[in-house]
Amino acid sequence: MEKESRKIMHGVECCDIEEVHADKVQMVSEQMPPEDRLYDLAELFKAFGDTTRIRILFALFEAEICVCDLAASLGMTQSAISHQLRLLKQARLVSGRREGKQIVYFLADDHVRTIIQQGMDHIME
Amino acid sequence: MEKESRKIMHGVECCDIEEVHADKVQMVSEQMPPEDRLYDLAELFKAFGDTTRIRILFALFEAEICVCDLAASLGMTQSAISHQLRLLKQARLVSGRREGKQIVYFLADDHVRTIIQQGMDHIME
DNA sequence: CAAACATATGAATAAATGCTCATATGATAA
DNA sequence: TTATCATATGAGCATTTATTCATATGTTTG
Repeated sequence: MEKESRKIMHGVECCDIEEVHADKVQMVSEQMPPEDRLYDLAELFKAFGDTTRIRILFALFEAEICVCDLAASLGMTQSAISHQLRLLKQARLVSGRREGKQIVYFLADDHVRTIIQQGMDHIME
Repeated sequence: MEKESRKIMHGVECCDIEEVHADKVQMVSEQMPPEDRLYDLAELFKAFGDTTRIRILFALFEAEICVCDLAASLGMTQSAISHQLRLLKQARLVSGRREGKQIVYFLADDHVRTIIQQGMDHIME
């Protein structure tokens, strides 16, 4: 996922109506959340922005599942699943606990279901 | 944003417990939404997965704004904003209407606010 | 009409991403 | 302990992505 350290934007050359709509420009910058919050938000949604990760999350809607069964369920390699689980853990969307030889993954909290449900509502119009 | 036409996965070599947890594997595939729905969902969340687009959405929380004012507000070029607006339109998160020389953008519906609010709740723990 | 303005878009580029392969880590079983 | 199993991870590659620059489209004004 993007590291988002893109070089700071320059060249704010634009049309001449800045003064006309200065009120809006002002209001926007007043209400804009701080940079690190915006960054965290974007990172969170990036975690949902891939079909493999979405499938993993749907799988975990049903049950707690080990890496190996996830790989089998989704028809992908253990390595691919494991890499994606790392990203989902970083976004705190899933957690895992060891059970003997295996590590069982589960949804970290209820926001995951809510966000996906809202997304579903949106694409279903 | 990813075209997501990645070659179909192969090599389902995995551990030997597939049979052990066959019930889970089965349940997962029964409940998994169809491929095109998963794709649309991932594409939707990708649209939220970039700080520039998140900033545009926050800006539009406050008011309907033309491209030029958006560029001024965010300190970015008109071109960069316009490219991102195209993606947001494709995801049906924003719409625009012409008003004289300008095109004024606004949030397409209320899911946008809800989804971002849920995301905020999640990162705020 | 032409000139000026606001927005859109194509090409190019640097950076990020997802998968594969090989290998490492860490737990259990013999 | 050593062997085996389940998971994690680093490197490499092909693809995707966000921005810039230059230019095109479309509207209004003179």
